[in-house]
Amino acid sequence: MPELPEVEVTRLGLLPHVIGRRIVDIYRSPLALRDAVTETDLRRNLRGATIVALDRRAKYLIFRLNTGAVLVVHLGMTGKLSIFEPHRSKAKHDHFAMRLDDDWEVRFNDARRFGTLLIWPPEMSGEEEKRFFGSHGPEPLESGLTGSHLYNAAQGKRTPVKNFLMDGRIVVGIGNIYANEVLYEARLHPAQPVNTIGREKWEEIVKIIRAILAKAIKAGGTTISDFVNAGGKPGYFQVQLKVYGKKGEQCQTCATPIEKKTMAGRASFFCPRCQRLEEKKT
DNA sequence: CGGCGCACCTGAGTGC
DNA sequence: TGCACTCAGGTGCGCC
Repeated sequence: MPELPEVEVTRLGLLPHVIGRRIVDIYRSPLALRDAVTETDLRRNLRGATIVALDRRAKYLIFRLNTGAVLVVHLGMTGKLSIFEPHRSKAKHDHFAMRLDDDWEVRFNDARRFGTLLIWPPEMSGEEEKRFFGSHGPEPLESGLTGSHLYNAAQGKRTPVKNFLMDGRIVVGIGNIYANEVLYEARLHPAQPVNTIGREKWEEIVKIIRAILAKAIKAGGTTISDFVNAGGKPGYFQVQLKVYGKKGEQCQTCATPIEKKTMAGRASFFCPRCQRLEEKKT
């Protein structure tokens, strides 16, 4: 479910409930997630520790503890991380929970179990974090993402622009939905080879990425007041999507029916008239 | 090394 | 109502 804006909204929703709180106990279901972290490791590193910060890098949520230990949560495709008032009964697919010293609970619910939990103990958390995020590209909403960065990374490659934008080594946080939306706004065909795209076009792409993600976060922000007990479902639905999932519907610019094509195993939606493959894109 | 296909899972939706 | 089948927004691995 979550792309970067949903993860960021989750972070903002949790923040006021967890900072300064001590973790009293944890729960872990017996079912495997995409990791091999044991319940013992989780308990050993989390119980009794106080949450001092909650950060985000790419689509990972990073809980920093006063002991120096770090808990990393990735929501996968169906994961939700949310805060519950005391003594709420567990739901189906709750796989991890932290009870805080005010008896509120942070819960991780993930039907498809594509989510990830990582624990980095105090003595190695700095190194592990560096190693883990070392190959990740810049954050789309920070200064590291520039037109030049994308232009330089694209030289010598004929990768389709959609795959390129979804490649976390190039830039993090752009999933399938927003890749489709960005390319529509940029009037680029998803299969346009990246080495045919000029510097100015990359500058424009960066502006579009920022605008779309920021808008989605803002839309999600309006739902934060409903965040408690809401299963961590941020305001994803409020974002006006223009092409994603719109196969057969009229393009909002030219009324041509939106097409759907599978690229690198992922659904791609585009307007065949507004988003033409071309020799050069400047 | 780059790029692709696939595997990891459950649930929702569709067509018969 | 049920069954078979397809598809889903992420990521990392193995293989070419």
